[in-house]
Amino acid sequence: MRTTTAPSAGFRLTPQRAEILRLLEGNTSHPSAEEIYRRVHRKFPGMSFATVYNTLQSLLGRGELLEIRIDPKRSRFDPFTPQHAHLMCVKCGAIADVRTPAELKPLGKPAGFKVLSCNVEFYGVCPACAGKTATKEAAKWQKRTQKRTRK
Amino acid sequence: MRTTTAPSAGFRLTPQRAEILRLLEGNTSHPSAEEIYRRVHRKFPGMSFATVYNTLQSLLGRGELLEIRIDPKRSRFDPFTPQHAHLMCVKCGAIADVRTPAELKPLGKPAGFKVLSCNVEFYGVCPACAGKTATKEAAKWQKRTQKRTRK
DNA sequence: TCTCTTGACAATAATCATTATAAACTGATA
DNA sequence: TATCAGTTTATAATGATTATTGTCAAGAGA
Repeated sequence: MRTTTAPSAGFRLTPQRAEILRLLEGNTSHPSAEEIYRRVHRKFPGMSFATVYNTLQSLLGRGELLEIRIDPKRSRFDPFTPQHAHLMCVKCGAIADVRTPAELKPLGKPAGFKVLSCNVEFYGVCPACAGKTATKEAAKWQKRTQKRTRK
Repeated sequence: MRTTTAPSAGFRLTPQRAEILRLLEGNTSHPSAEEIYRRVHRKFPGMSFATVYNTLQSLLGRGELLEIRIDPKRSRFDPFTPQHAHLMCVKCGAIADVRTPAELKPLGKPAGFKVLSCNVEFYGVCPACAGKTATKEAAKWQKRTQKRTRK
């Protein structure tokens, strides 16, 4: 996910897809398929769920999108594709991007097992959900998480 | 999961449950609910799927079992409860226990976000699935993974 | 232009893991 | 014996995702 201009080559940029791409562009809220559907559906009321899943599949296949499964309930999607970890609030489901100290290697790995990739997921409670106290941090966090742009 | 003798206190050790516990005891294969059902069902043909899920829920609630979601298709269960990471073969679905160098802390975490837990998952290809070459390691790995006991 | 091919679309239907519901059962205890 | 919590089976429901089908539009040749 870097561009809204046609990726071409077997990928036809239809109006529906353009809208999905626009929604995803720089989006840090890690939306689920359902959230994407809801938002795009407002502009294209005729659009079906299948179109969302198809488009997401296309993007995943082209490496322009990450599917993250930190949320036990459903897949969430992240247009920010460089390797990074995630942190999810177990109360409201908000997900933030985080990093890990260094590249991880498994210890005690069986000989001959070739490691291809690694997922790191943190769970916790975001400021907004930690009682009604930390109101200032909470607001900042919510804005950063529930909203769109990542510069 | 440390014992087959009654955990008591709101946990009734019925024959079905005893059988599930016996199957889980020291099991390193990280079985899914369906696998547990299949195996236990051989001994108790009348047993329903709900009983498996109920029992697993009980054990999870008592902290005697871990639910791991490294497998995108279904939950897998691990009676080895101390903190550790997992490594899954993307081809055959086998899962091994591994460790990570040190305790992880997220970098770039939003202020005020309290971290509660962490999951680390590795994906790769096990020796048995990496071509038909590494036969010796493969056999060892398969025995270690597909079979039961952890001493 | 005409036709062919290739995605894409909407509309369903199908799958599949998991959860929920309801009713019957069991054993311990009052 | 009556009660009661916890368990069980049977069954239905949920909910995310995938598959299927028929239609359509755009570009590539002929």
